[in-house]
Amino acid sequence: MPAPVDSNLIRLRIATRAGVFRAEYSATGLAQLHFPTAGSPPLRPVLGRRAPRVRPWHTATKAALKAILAGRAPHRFPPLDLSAGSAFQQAVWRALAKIPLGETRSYGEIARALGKPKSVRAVGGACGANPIPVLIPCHRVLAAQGKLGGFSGGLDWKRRLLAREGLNPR
DNA sequence: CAGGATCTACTTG
DNA sequence: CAAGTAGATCCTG
Repeated sequence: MPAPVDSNLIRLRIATRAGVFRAEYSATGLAQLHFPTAGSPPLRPVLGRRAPRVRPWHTATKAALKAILAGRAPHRFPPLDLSAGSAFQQAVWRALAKIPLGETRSYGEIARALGKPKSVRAVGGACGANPIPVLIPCHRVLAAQGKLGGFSGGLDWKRRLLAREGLNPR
């Protein structure tokens, strides 16, 4: 499950052709990224003394997000705050971040890369808990035999993101 | 202690 | 070949 709502997070929106994403920043970087939600949720930007520091991060987030949505590899990333996750989850997320655009790995391969070949199911769980989808490309993780597997943001998004990268899993 | 974004091997039709 | 089943195994709340 995602981290509890931290009132100290600065929430900003990102308008894209695919909808309005929501980014949340902690004191150390981007902590969460949310897919566009169905209705029109309250999107009041919370500005504070940390806003000036967040501004360049947000610029980087917007550019990176839009690049990936367009099927291009981002040049720059904002600092990521993964501290909400357990040690295991952070290890998985770091592994996901290494998958190049246009490539995929299976849950089993990720587990092996972590030196814990038997933690396959747990890897799936950690993927589902990824607080920063798209930038941390959990959509590039497929089940064995190239099957699509699951996706918390909805399988449509997973297919869509992969399609932008030139991939069409079963 | 149950359940999951798995995997492999095996059985069936 | 597709689809279903069972067991193994690990992390999380």
